[in-house]
Order: sequence, then structure tokens, then C-alpha cells
Amino acid sequence: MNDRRPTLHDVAAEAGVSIKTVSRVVNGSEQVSPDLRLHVQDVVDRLNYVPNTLARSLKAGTGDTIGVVIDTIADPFFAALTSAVESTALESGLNVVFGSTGYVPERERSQIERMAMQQVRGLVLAPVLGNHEYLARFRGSFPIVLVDRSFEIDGYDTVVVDDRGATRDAIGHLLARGHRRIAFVGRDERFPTTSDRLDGYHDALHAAGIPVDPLLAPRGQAEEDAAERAVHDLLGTDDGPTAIFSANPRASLGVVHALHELRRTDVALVSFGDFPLARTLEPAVTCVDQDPHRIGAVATTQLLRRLGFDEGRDRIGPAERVVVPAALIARGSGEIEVPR
Amino acid sequence: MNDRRPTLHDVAAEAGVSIKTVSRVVNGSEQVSPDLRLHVQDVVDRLNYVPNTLARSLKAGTGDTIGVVIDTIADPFFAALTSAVESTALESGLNVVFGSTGYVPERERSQIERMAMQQVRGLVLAPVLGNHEYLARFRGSFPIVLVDRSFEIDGYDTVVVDDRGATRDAIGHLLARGHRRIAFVGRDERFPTTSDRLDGYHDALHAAGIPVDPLLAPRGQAEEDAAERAVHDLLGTDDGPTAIFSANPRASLGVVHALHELRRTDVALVSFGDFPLARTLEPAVTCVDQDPHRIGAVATTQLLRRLGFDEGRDRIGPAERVVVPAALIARGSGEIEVPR
DNA sequence: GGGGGGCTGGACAACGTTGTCATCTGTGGT
DNA sequence: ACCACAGATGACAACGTTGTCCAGCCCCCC
Repeated sequence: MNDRRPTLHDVAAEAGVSIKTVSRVVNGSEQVSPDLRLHVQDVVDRLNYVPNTLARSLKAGTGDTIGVVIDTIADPFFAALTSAVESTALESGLNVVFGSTGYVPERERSQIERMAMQQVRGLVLAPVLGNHEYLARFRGSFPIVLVDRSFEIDGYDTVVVDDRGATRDAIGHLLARGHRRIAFVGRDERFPTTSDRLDGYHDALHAAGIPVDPLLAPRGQAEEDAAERAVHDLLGTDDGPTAIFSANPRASLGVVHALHELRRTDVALVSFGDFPLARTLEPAVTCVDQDPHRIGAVATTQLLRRLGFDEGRDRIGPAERVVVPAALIARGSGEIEVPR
Repeated sequence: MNDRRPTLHDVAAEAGVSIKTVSRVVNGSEQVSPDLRLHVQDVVDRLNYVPNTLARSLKAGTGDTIGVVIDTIADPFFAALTSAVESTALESGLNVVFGSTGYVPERERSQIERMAMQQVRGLVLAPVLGNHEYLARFRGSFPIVLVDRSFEIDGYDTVVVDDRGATRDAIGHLLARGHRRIAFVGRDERFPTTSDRLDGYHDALHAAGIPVDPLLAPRGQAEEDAAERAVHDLLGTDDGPTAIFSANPRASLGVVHALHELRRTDVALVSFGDFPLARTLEPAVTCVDQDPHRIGAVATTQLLRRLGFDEGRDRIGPAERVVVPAALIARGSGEIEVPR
């Protein structure tokens, strides 16, 4: 546990050559004669020499990692996103450090500061709602791509889902089945995404000339248990909804549970975000599939372009905003007609 | 994007002091007079100086990150585990790099090699089945804690669930309800965990004097779709099982789906590993809860001890093996009595 | 046989930081 | 008025690596 790792010096001394020669062998430079190369390689293997990336990066002036800052890796959405970031980054030989914010602005900031200290090459960030002017300090040092949440400050590359449009379509899907009283569950002012989805909900109702009933879109239940209670409340009234739109997959779990408890298979449901077993439930749950894997892959590709990995492309240029499509997966629950 | 980040030199020049003084201010050394400290701090803030961890670590001879190497971060089990590693590591000021193996031995090895190059302080590893002698090279440089999978080579700290014992108990639970034909689904020779669980299954059957029917434990279906097909096959026979034990949560999703399709609410089910909506299904699914969060937390704590963070504790000592308890959560599906 | 050119190998500096040690200033004791 | 001393500040080396530059060496050609 306490052995010092061998360095170029150790290998050089053992092989009887200079450190530069060892460096050349390790880096596959052509400037070394074959037999010497073989000899050095032999010593490298024997001593289990592993290059020190820290020193390398210090010399190079830039690290070999990219950072991912998200709410929590325990959320399947961010896990899938991060997984995609990793595979994409790995293709270019970059490692991934991640940090979670817990959706707390101060933690976001301190995590990003840690990343900066680590000399990350670039950053993929799912921003917490709040003031992000401090980010400007860092963007001079490394590119930042925002994901999932559109962001009040312009000038950053962004990869998002068309929350508003996709929700509008989803609500339209329900309206087409005759629903007029559609609840919006999973609303949480803290998340710009659910706010955008609420906007889409309003869009669709307005377009159909249906007045908005605030009681159908209660506040503050992005999480499973709160959503569950909300559904109990909504369906406990005489004038309850005939359809529910759940604004995020965590909330959907609660919604499904409540509907099940209440034995209400007559209530239509569309979930924003897919979840395990959605296809298994009775009725199977119709979802807007937001494809976190794709978001992560696209964001990382954009980051790599800014880093100049994609040769020939501009590494500087105006910020781009990519909108990843979100498909409606009709499984049954969203196709329930309104009772006559 | 291309501004050079300010260094101690820049700050020193701007403040008209030596780099050492700036270093002292940044590191909160007491050896600086108050007014000078204030002045320097001012310049630090103005220039947005951020210390370079790479250089710091190079000087210190050891990095400030710990590595996590797992199958894939997209698996909820590993996501939860990694999340726990992060929170625990963060308390000691350590960052987390992760790498996924895809359960491919070569990728495991190359990921660990990357980690070594990055001078990770320590490693949490969910090992892929295979020869791990190469690990010995690295353990000289940093401590390694194995998680989830017991491992053929001794000498490493390990944090696992008592797969065999927990499964034995789970099968006992079913036997107590009168079941005699219990299927084992989700078996996969590649995973030592499911092999151990199979052993536990055999243990319980032997203890009850029930002959093992190989047809009830078919091979090769750790994944959702394969498990689904296996259940269809098992229940398609005259002499099918009256209870199913599903050896991992991914398989459980397939099992649940198949049972649902077949409308077999009479078949008892216990799942190794909890999953979302398990409590919602009808009947709700009885699970062995393996608590990945706890595994990650315990593993990281052990790692920190080896690193000497937990002052006063031995940082060297014999390898320890921690067995995290797995509780049976009775929800209904596991309590279905055998039909008379 | 001597000089030039191409190739191989090495010495040295630098990346940004911190540890070691030296220097400098001011204070108090005698 | 001098010395000792403590506290503040700075010069320098070193961590492990790579880029730059230079010194050999061999071979070939004149």
C-alpha cells in the first residue's frame, strides 16, 4: 500500500537509458531504435510502470477529464445521461468525474469549483435554478454545456427536450380522446422543466378553448409520495379530473400507485418520462420518452466539438441550442376515452 | 474559452508579493499579517484564481480522487451504490471518478489502468468474473475495496450482501407457505452473485428434503426479456412451479411482466433486489432488499480507513470482509400460499 | 579518408504548486 | 545600545512529465 509508484526515472535507471528515451517508448514515438525500444518496454512491464496523468496534464496545461454535475446520480434519468456522457467521452480518451448538487445552488457552485480546480477539460451541467452569473468565471477556462434545463442566461450550449411542445402534444393527445378536465401533477416551481411543461399544458388548453382550473394543477409535488397524495386529493372531489398528466417520472410512480389504490382504471394517464414496468401496468402507461441517453450523448458530442476533438469543426462559435425530440409512446393509459 | 487560468505567479505579480505568500493565503496559513492577507485575498478574488489541484497533487504525490469501477452507471443498483460513495467521499474532500466495465474483463482492466494513471487515492471495484491477479500490481499503490461480488482471490477488503444466506431465507419463506416447486429465474453463470444465490436456493431445498429439479432453474436469463421468456416457458408446462424466486431486480421486471401477461396472480414471487413500483403491483412484490446505498457507504468508509482518514485507526491490517444484511420485505407476492 | 546528413539519445527547462530554509523586520530584555 | 528572538516574507528546489535543443553516431558520397 505504501510502495512508491515507479516513475520514468526508475525505469530509466533500471534500463540504463535517459528518462526521455523511456518517455518516447511509452508514448510510442518512432524515434527509438527497435532493440532499445524492446528493452525499455521490458523494464516498463517488469516494474509495472504506469504514466502519471497528473504530471502529464500539468505539463500539457489541461486535464484529461470532463466533469458532469447533476442533481444526483441515483436518479435514473441522470444515471442514463451520465452513462451516455461516459461512453462518448471514453471514445476520445477522456475520463469522467461527476458531482451531485442535490439541487442546492451552493453545492452546485462548490462542485463546479472543485471541477475547475481539477482542471477539467469541459463540463456537462444540469443547472439548479438560480443565479448563474458566477459561471462566467469558468467558461473562460473550459466549455460548459447545459443539459435538461433551459437556462435563463444565454450564451451557453444547451441540450434540452422540448418540454413545452412535447407536453402540448401530450395534452392534445388527451384532448383528442374527449378529456376536458385534465390534471397536471408533479408541478414544482423549483424545476424550470416542470414549469415549461406547465406552460405547454396551458398552451394546449387555451388552444382548445378550455378554461384553466388552478385546482387541477396543484403545487409542489415533484416526488413520489407528494404526487400520490395529490392524486388522492384530486380524485376525492366530485368534480375530479378524467385524465392526469404527470410531469416527471418520479411523480408518475406516485400517481400510478394512487390510481391503483383507488382502483381507478378509468382515469387516463400520460407520464412525462418513461419508467420501468410502465408497459406492464394495467393499463400500460403512455409516456413521453425524453431519452436521457441521447441528451447525454449529444451534449458530450457538442462539448468535444468545442474542445476541437472533431477536427475541422469550429471550436468557437455562437452557443448552440439542441432540442432533442421526445416521442409519445402510446401504451394504453393515454388512450382511455373520456366516460360519456 | 482560451484564456489561460491565472496561477500563483499571476496573483503574486499583481499583488506585488511572492508566490509563496499567495500560496499561504490561499491555504489559510496563519503566517501572514492580516492586512497583507486581505490585500492578497482581494487580488485572488479579482483574478478568479483557482488553485490547480493537478499541481498540488503532483507535489503531494497523491491525487484527491477516488475511483469507482462498476458494470454501468445506468443500472439503478450501481447508481445508488455510486451515489453513496460520492456522498461519503465528499465528506473527506475527495472527488469521484467512475468508469464502467460493461462486465467485460478487458474493459475493467483498462479502466483500472486509467484510474492508476490518474493517481486515484483508492478504488471501489465491482469486479467482473475472471482472473484478477493483475490487480496485485495496483494494490501496492492504492487500496482497493471490492463490492457486491465475492471474489475468488483473497486479500482484498470486501463489502457484500450475504447472497447465499439471504436467498436461503427467501426460499425458506416460500417453503413455509407450502411451496414445493419453486423456480429460480435470473440465473447467469457469469455473475458470481447469482451463482451464490443459486447455492442458497439449493441449500434451502436440501434442508427441506426437496429434490432439485434442474428444469426449474434454467440458465442464462439475467436480463428482463430473457427472464420474461423463461417464465412463459416454466408456466407453459403441466408441472410448472407454484412459486418463483427471481435472482436479480432486472430479471424481476421480466418476471412480473410475464406473470401479468399470463394473468397468474396465484404464483408466488420473491425478488432479490427491490425495484420501483414493487409495492404498487397486484399483488405487491416481496423483495430481498440488498441496499446498494449502504454497500457503497460501508465500502467507502473502509477505503477511507485504509487511507488513514479515520485517525487513530490502523490503516494497514488484514483484509476485512463486511457482510451487509439484506432484509426480506414482505409485501404480498411472497406470502401467497400454495394452492391446495 | 574526410565531411555532410540523417538518425538516435540525452541534458535541460518548464508546467503550478508546496516544503525547506534563509532573510528581513521589529520588539523586548539586559 | 546591543543581542536574541519571534514573526513575517521570500528564494529555491522538487514532484513527474514532455518539448526544445544539442551531441553523438553511423553511413554514404565525394
